[in-house]
Amino acid sequence: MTPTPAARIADLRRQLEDANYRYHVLDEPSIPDAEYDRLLRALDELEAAHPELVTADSPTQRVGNAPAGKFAEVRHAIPMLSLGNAFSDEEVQDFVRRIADKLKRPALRFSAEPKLDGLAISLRYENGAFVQGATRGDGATGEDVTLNLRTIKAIPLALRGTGWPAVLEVRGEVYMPRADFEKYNEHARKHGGKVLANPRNGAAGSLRQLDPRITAQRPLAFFAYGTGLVEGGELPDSHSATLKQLRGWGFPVSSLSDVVEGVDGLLGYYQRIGEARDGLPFDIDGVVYKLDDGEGQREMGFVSRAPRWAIAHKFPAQEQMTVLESIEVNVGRTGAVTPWALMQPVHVGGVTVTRATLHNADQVARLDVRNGDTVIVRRAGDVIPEVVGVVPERRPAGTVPWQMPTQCPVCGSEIVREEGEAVWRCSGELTCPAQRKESIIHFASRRAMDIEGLGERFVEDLSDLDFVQNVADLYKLTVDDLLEMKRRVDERDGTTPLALTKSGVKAGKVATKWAENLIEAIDRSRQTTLERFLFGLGIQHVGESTAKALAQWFGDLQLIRRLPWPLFKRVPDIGGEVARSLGHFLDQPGNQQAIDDLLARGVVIGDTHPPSGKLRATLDLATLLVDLEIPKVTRVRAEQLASAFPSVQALLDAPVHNFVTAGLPSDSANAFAAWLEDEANAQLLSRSGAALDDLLQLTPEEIASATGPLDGKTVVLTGGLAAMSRDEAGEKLEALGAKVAGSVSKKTHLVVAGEAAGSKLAKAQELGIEIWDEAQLLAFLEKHA
DNA sequence: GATCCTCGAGTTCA
DNA sequence: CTCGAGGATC
Repeated sequence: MTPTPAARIADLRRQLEDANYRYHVLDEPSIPDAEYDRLLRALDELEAAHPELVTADSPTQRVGNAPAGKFAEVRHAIPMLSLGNAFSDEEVQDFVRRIADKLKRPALRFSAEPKLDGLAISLRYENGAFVQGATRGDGATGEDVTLNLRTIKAIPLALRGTGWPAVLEVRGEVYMPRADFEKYNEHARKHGGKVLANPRNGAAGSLRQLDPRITAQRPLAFFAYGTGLVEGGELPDSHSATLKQLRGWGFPVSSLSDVVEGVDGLLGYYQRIGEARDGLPFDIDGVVYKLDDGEGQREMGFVSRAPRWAIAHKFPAQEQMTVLESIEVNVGRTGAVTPWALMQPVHVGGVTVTRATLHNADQVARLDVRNGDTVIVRRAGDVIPEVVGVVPERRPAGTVPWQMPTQCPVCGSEIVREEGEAVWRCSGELTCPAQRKESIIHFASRRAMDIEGLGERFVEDLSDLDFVQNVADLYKLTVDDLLEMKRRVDERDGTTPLALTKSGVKAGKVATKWAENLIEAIDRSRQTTLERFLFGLGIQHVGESTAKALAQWFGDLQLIRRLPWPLFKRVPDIGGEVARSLGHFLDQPGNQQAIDDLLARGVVIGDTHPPSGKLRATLDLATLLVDLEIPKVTRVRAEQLASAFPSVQALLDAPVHNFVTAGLPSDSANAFAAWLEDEANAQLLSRSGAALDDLLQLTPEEIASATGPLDGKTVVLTGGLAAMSRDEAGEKLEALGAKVAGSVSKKTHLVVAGEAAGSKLAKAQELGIEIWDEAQLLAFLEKHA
């Protein structure tokens, strides 16, 4: 008797799932790939003939074919935590000691496993069926990538065995095995497909494909390493037993997982895995230790967003050797000429590196790197490549030490160095195209005017083709200008313009949309704040925080524009150098013209307000005289002068001997008189006096800004927050009166530590500073909203 | 004048 | 993230 179609379908499915399980979970392939494909085709044909028998968990149903518009957000029922990091044996010892102290148990068992360099995900099973999968996202909310995850054969669509909870969330890592990654790229190179940068990015990029059919072609794999929500059932009360159970239910679990005891066990494991690292079929960046028993885990609990019972022990930053082809230089926004190394491509920590900064001429001299040297490259903080040193034995004969060029490679102006400074600068200022370009990029950047879509590449073209000479020109641009620019860029590069490859009106329309969007983004940026505007101007020494202070103290661009530089020193943290730099900028007619142009072309500063009340308190003649930095006129002398003369005008009119009668010793009096003889100084004093009077005229309607619960407190934010960005949190804290600083010192009153907080948190602990986790911060903000 | 904090500026790759 | 240097403080 022939079996019914339903029975044959069930049989094929069982065979296929079994083959999957043996291949991915047990790592013991049971049937050849060709046989697997044959069974799958047979099943597909049967199901096509009997559509009523198709179920969601059938092996044929892994690849959906309805590309979704975008990913939905998924809120994790239990947040996906991150782990604390250890980089040294000492830190591992500390970790173990903390647990031993708290649990009062000498012998501790740990579950240890390799830390895969992939993408963390969460899989949700209801009644044994895979229903949803999400990326980690920020830990609290991820993206729904269910359709893509279904295409990964290592992820079971239905749980095997019995006894699983009604709801089970499994956490693990999606990764791309090295060999498959190589094979995939080889194929892609031959057939003109997309070549992936490295396995990690390959895995991340594949999961974020909107079309699951593309994901299905990527060689992705999966390892489970933990669980999230569990309802209607129970898991074993130790990590190692849980992993074993997950394996039984059909999840691949790393066979390198092990249970070890005490610090020695952990360090031994670290060593073993470190030695095996290069031979492993996948990339890892360390190992993870977890306290094995559930009771101990619960007792240890969590610190901010990481468990106190687990830690990631990272391998040291990878170093590689390569050959330095040449030392080139870059010209920055301020004219700073920085050397960088152009090297033969080398793989370091997962990416191919060809360039690395050399910081400045002193650094090059310290390292004595020369063209043709074999150098050692490291990725500092696992991101930015740096040259750590040279291999002297490999130096070719006849090399000479590198020297800073004498002329700017872009504009030909002389490159000069200020006495005692480390940086060399191109003296071309705004005549140098490189400086102009960089200043426009800065102006458009997110933290300044935030012109969306106006990135480096664009500004480069706009600037090279002379569509934009300065920041004000951005607000003259039209859609037609942009299209014309694009046309000329295409012509220059010999690329075929998109509009010509397709015929008809439609293609033309598609090709103008970007220009319209960009013009719109430029338009949106017209509405801005004083802080952003000042920062955007790119004045030397005026960064974000100085711009913010200036905005708060003076409140009005027009006021700032006409103040002489000594008055800027009234603002806390602004001294002579910064004040002079700002004054110098405002003294340039070209800069004032550019500001006028910006305002004339519709830039609106929305938050103009009267000067801060704190400013008034510091406005007196004596302070002004000190701020003018007159030789031999100290605080004491300035006060004598201020009490003897009613006004600046009186000072200007007075003969020298009047300074003496005011009580000044003759050398001070003479120095002051000599200083005044310089017309520029006399004018500066006169202008400053007028500005002082001007400010004192202001009605005292503006008192020091309202007080908040954090008035006078210095707060430092570190690590990532789930509910908001660090910037947002900073703004909220500032609104409550706090000063938000960037680094921890003994002046810090409070540190807010988010997830994966690093050295700053450690320093805060060391200094005994109050530390909040995100929950405490949120509660506080809530209370004082 | 020395010392300690902070801020500014530049940086890589996808 | 890192270096250098400006500002505040003693």
